[in-house]
Amino acid sequence: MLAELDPLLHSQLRLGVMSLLMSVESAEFTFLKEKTNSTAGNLSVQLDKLSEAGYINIEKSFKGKKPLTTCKITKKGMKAFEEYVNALKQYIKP
Amino acid sequence: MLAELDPLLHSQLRLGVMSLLMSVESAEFTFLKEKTNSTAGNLSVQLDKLSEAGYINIEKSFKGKKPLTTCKITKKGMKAFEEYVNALKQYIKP
DNA sequence: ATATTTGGTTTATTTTATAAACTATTTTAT
DNA sequence: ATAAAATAGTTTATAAAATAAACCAAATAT
Repeated sequence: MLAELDPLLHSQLRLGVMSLLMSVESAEFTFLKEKTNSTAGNLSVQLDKLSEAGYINIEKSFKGKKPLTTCKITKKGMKAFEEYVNALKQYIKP
Repeated sequence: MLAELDPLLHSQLRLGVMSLLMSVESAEFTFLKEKTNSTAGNLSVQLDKLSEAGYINIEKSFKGKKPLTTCKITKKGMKAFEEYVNALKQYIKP
């Protein structure tokens, strides 16, 4: 029987965000938006979901006078990502 | 920029079906249902979508007097699966 | 004979993803 | 100085997907 895939991570945009956050200390909203090629609205929604699940931390501050949203993956998020990757390997193994 | 993930394949159930079909000559509905742990309704719908896309061939016959649905992956399906796996690697690479 | 199981399909409901519209502030151009 | 446009998002609406529930026909078991 095939393994379950964490539905929170099995979404192109959320997986992309998590993948990016796995390889950096932290990332700004605009950086994630560019790298994932998503709209601001969609990204905003999906970041909230990841945050709700405790997979990332979102910090809102200001860069000069512009709002600045900074995201960081959490321990829980890293673990979930790793588990997702392991489960996925079952599906894509040759 | 992260690659696009074929939305037809980026679904747990459809991906599971395609993954299974990649490694066998053909598979019966009931086999796929068990291996993917899906409901018949959901499987039926998703098989139709894969078939619509030309990723699989569905043959309906009878085993004795019971209906028998047999699925086979197509060339197009194999190519799509391989491309999906390649795109996905971008996301899960450490 | 009727109840249950098998092998599905169809339709309805819920959930997700995406897009569109909006807000607030800030630059940039005139 | 002021209007237009860009930045950095959020909220709400719409489209698409996944899932579940209801259904059907035939076969098997009680």
